[in-house]
Amino acid sequence: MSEDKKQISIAESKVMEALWRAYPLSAEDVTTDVAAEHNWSVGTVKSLLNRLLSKGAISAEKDGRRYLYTPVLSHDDYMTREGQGVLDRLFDGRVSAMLTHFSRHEKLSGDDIAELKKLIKELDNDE
Amino acid sequence: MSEDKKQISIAESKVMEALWRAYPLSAEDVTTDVAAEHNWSVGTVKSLLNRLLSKGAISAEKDGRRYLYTPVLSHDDYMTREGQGVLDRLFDGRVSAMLTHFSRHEKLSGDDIAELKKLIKELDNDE
DNA sequence: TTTTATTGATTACGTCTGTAAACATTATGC
DNA sequence: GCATAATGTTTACAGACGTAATCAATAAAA
Repeated sequence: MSEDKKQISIAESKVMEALWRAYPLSAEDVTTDVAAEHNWSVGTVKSLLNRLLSKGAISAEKDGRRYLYTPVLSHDDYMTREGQGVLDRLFDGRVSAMLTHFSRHEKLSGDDIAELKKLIKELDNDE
Repeated sequence: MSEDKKQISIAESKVMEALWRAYPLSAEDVTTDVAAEHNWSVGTVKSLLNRLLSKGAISAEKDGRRYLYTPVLSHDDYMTREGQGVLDRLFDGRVSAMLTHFSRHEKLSGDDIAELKKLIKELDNDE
C-alpha cells in the first residue's frame, strides 16, 4: 500500500474480504465468493477490482489470459486503520472511551464482559 | 430521527458536533464554530444544514427571519450507531474483538490499559 | 423610497461510490 | 475457419459527498 493510503469503500472492502479469505482469486472466483452476500454481476466485481488496483490495495498477476488478484493491504492493517479512524473521530482516539460509552448504554453483553476480563488478565500477564 | 436513519456524512457530522456543543445555533454561528477546524464558507454550512434537515437529523425553528437549528439525532446515539457500525462490519459486532485486535497490534497505551482495568472493576461493581 | 446587507433556498460542479453494461481482445468449441 | 465464450478494459449513470456560488426574499440602513 502506497503512502497516500486511499480510502477503501464499503463495496471495495467486500471484495477485499473475499481475497483475504483465500488468495489469489480470479474475478470470477471473487464474484462467486461474495455471491453469498451480494448478488453482483461479474462486471461489478471487475469494476471494484480495477478500482482497488488503482488504489494499490491489491496486485494482479497474469494467469493465462486472466488475472489472479492478491491483497496488498492486509486485513489487520485495514481493521486497525478503520478502527482507529472511528476512535479518532468519535472517541478521542481511545478505545477505552468507546468501551465506556458502550457500557453506559447497555451495549455490553455478559459474554462481552467476560471476554474483556479475560483479555485484561492476559494484558496483565504480559506485563 | 425517523426510522430510516439516513447516514450522516463526515462533513455533516462536523456540523452536528457544533450543534451538540451548544444549541440552538444559526447558520452563521455554526460557521464560526467550525472555523477552528474548517475554513468553510457560510454557503457550505447552509448546504450541510439543509441536508441534515432533509435527513431529519436536525430541526429548525424560525427566529425573526433566520432559523435556529437544533439536533434531533443525539450525540450518544450517533456514537453508538457509528461505533456499532464499525464493530459489526469488522469485529463481529463485539467490542472485545476490537480490543483484542488493538492489544495484539500494540495499539494500547499504558493509560488505555489502566482505564480499561478501572472500567472493568466498575462493571464488576455494577453486577 | 432606494440601496445595501442578511438569510434562506436553489443550483452548480468535480469526485467518489454502487452497480453494471458495452466494447475489445483472446481463447475455446464446433 | 467461424461462432461463441471468457476475460480484460472502458464507459455509463444515478446518487452521495464536499464545497460553494447564485438567486430570491426580506430586513436594515441611507
